[in-house]
Amino acid sequence: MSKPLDRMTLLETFVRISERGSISAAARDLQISQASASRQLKELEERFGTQLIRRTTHSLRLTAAGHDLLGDARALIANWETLFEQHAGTDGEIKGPLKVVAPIALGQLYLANIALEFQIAHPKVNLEWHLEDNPIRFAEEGCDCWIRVGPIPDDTLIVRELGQIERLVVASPAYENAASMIMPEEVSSLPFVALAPYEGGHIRLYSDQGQTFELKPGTPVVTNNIFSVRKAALMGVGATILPRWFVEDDLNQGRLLHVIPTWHAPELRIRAAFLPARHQPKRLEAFLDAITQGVREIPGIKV
Amino acid sequence: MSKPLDRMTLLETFVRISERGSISAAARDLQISQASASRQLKELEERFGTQLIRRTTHSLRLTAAGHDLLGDARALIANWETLFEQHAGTDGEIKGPLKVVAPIALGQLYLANIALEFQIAHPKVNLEWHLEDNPIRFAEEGCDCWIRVGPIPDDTLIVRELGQIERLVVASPAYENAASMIMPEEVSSLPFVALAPYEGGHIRLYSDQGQTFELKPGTPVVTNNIFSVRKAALMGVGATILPRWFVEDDLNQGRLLHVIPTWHAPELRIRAAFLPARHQPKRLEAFLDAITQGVREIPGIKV
DNA sequence: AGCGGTTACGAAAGACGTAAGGATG
DNA sequence: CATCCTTACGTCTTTCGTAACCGCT
Repeated sequence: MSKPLDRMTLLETFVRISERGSISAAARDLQISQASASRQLKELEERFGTQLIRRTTHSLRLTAAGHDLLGDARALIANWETLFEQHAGTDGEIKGPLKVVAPIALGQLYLANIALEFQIAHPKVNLEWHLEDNPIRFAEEGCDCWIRVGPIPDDTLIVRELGQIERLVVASPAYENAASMIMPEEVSSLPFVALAPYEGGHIRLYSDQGQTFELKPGTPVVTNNIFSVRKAALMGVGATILPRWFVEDDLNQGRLLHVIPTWHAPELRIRAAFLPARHQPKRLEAFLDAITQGVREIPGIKV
Repeated sequence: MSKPLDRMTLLETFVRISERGSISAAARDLQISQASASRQLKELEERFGTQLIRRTTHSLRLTAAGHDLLGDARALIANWETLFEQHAGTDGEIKGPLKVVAPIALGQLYLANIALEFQIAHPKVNLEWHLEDNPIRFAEEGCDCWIRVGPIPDDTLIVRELGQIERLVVASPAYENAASMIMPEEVSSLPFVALAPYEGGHIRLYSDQGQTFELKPGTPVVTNNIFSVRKAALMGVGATILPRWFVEDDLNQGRLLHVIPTWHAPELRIRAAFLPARHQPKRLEAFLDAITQGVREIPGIKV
């Protein structure tokens, strides 16, 4: 007499269709006939009174409304799954898919270890490990956890502070006078390699005693790739600012010099973000614990 | 071959049964046969593999599992409703039920105006206005917005700061020397009336210049009721600390004196709390706007 | 006895898959 | 013309209400 057809299922089908870009592919995934998938999408559109996906016979495209819905639908489905995990008399086992997005360099060099050890400790977790420095569309992409250095430009997310990243002024030992530098003014004489998102025209430095100094170096090279910054520094293109975790080895091996060691650039904040909800899935809680713990062991990251 | 019966409906029925304490009453509410309601509850229990409600033929009682589920179920249902409101091609009208819990005294004297004007401005909103000073079980009670002075002891909620409540030392003009008091030491000579949750054995006072003073008065009366504190102060039982909004009239009318006016007790924080979610219902967004705005107009509340 | 919850049964509604039809690259 | 979405149709599942049954107060 009213409206059967599970609402949550309707959303799940819609999400699957959106991400596969095809009704038939989604139907195959969901083990239903392609006619069923088509009908479910239609039904959802009727209930919302809006077209969600524009079909052009051989290609699908989300409408604006569909686009908007996608993130919310994913979040709601995740909420249901968490609720079910929490209340269905399960054995509290940690399992299921977990999509994590992390910064590229830190992800490669340090976080991957943490994440992979986590996966080994919880073999039933299906880890999807994406490295990406740029902002993402968290909910739309079906992400579970986003680790980022710098701001989280999405106010629909919950943000957890993980630590502060110490950053040093470094330069190639080829700069013979660099080793003896003590005051930031002296650094101004060196050419500078800038990492695009963090350093603009001027760079503020802080001393251990809390003094500040505005550095306005020439920047012959600007790049958004931290590996290139390091390479440039190693090759002696100029001085630069890099996180301690990234240059710790270079400093120990003498490939780079820590210039004006009593001064440093502002710390960057590393954070984890995830969807707002009353409870997070167990696998996410566990992963956040592992990351929070693991980050403490990275050189130059303080809580 | 599959399992229809809308999951969300199952939860809705469960919540309705829980709050009515009766399957037949819930069935009436939901316009389904009582047999249906009974079956749906059974179905939900089977899916979760747990008994949620213990039936003793003539009375229902939530099991522990049922109790736990109730809050989460309510939150999930609210999420669905918000999603539907946002994406169903509605006209963006502000309507629907809105349950607000607010502190008793502030709620009576100031917030009621704000809330009632809000309701008049949005007649389709069904406002449920509860005044309660003690902590509540937010989600279990089906609350939408909790306004509280002091901490929000529920870390599953999102908290928004609304302002700081200025508090003054006041006393009856019957204390003839009170009017001339300037330094907190002098106040120690007066008996003190304490408001239970906020003032313990000692009270820290701050001067406008940032000095602090630890007041350790005798407290012949301790009460948890702010109206009684005021009454006691008016009757000359002793000095006390009260929020400016509560005594503004008394001060203007000369019924109370503002003692040592360059000193004050620590501000209390007033906050609004609500369920975590990607989006809040329009009626809640609008209500929060109204409250945030309205609170600014209350004497002695600063952002 | 009366009220409330559960279970059985027949009827009605709805969702599924198959298959045919239509549009596009 | 091959692919993919939509629609029509017949079947089967599922859910509903009615009603009988059972247990408390």
